[in-house]
Amino acid sequence: MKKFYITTAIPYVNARPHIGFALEAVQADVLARYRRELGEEVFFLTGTDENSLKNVQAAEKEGIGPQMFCDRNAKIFYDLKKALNLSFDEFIRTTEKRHFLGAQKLWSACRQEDIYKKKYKGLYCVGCETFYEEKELIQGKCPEHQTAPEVIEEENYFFKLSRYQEKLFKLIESDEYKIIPSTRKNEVLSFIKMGLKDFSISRSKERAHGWGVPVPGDESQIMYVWFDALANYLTALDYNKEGKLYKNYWPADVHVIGKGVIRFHAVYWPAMLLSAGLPLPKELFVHGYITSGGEKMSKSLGNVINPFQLVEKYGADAVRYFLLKYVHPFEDSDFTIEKFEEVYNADLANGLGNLVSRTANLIEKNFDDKIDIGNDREFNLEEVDKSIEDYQFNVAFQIINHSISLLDAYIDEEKPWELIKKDKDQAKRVLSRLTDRILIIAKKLKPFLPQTAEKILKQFTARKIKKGESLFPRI
RNA sequence: CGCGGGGUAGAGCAGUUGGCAGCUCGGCAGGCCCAUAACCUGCAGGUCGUGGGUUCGAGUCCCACCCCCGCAACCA
Repeated sequence: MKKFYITTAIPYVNARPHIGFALEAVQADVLARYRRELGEEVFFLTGTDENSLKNVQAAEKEGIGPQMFCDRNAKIFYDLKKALNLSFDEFIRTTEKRHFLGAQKLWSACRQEDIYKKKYKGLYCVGCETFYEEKELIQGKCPEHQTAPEVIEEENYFFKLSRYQEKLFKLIESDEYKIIPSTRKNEVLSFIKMGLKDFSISRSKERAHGWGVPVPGDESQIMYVWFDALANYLTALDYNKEGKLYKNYWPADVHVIGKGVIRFHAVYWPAMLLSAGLPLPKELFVHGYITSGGEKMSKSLGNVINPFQLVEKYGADAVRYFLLKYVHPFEDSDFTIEKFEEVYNADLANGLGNLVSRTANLIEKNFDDKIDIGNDREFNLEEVDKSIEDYQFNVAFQIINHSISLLDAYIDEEKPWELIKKDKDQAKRVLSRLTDRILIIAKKLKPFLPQTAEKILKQFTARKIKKGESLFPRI
């Protein structure tokens, strides 16, 4: 059986999940559900990145321990599963033991010559607990704390990224490691062409507050968060034991990520894998960002969109619908509640919901016996599959919505409410055809709007078709 | 000379390989009355940021410029 391993990036837990991560999770979910429908053996992974110093700092502010802080916040991310009806098979947290062991194993598996010690000197702000580049400073001072950073020197491990420059270029250019869309691929290629520098992959235990994955064989050092975070794609498969999951699913078929973390996934990650002698993932799908009212979402602007609130008010499928149809799969898109409600009414209530409603009502009122489902060969929505495979979720819905509109026109043309009085057989044929096509639409909707698809399938395959409640009540 | 994205109807957006400019909302005029005041048909509205170029043909490819917005090596 063909396997399909798909992942999302793992978000930091120091902030609540926002609509942007919901987008990523839903996109990945559609791909996972689609593959399952095809009969493939799917493993869909998500999780949380918890070894960041930011978490330690955030925990301190709240006066609780970092582990407790992570436990509490990771749960909120896990709860997206229920809220958005996600179908992930596994949820990895990077504070788990299997992750520590796996990350250390990956470190040790890297070519010895690729990891070396070097003194690092930099401008360090004690308040932020982070290094700054000279040009990031404002008049020589930390932009956050308005204090002059200290020059500190520390010995860290470095990864010989420079060694992989040409190899990476070829792998990406040839699509052996395929980056989608092509604009992102070009971006990465031009970045690689500018020259890759070795990068630091550890920090002192002291500076990390002892939080994170210890470097194997050197207790004084903690792994750089990205080194361990990227390893999650392996460690969640029990890479440390090279267990069944690992053997079955690695390499990943698709990593779904946001544009902000592209370099780590397109450059660092494959280089680390090459160094460790492991197979590379096949595809990297990079989505855009969601702006809120034309601006970047930020706490200070107070325009962060909370997916839980949306789901509570409008339902999981309505949120999924917006993310898939009105967020461009590859580019930044804007979210406003006004637009959300507009498309909810136009497409879900007036479109899909109303079509289902009027059809079911005509059948319920006029036919007690079962409606035969015809064999409609002219009506197939095969282009929808192609769109999913190309990550064009918006196009998939263009096709589906168009078909809904055609069915509405078909009803108006045939006027089944009149036919029932004149020619009941013909009325039945019309409604049978409608039922048939609605069922085909519902099947195509399964990966996108799983709850709605299920409701429609149940409704129209029941012995007695009933109108029932509205799928999407108008707002 | 750092990298990238955008500028398409009143508003918001889509336009994959160059081939009669589309969608949603809004406006106008009809139709229908099965349906969630929903549905269907038609009309009005665009010099596709500006100026050049390639081509039988450019929103789409090339060059220059103007305006907006991200990123710049721990952002989904």
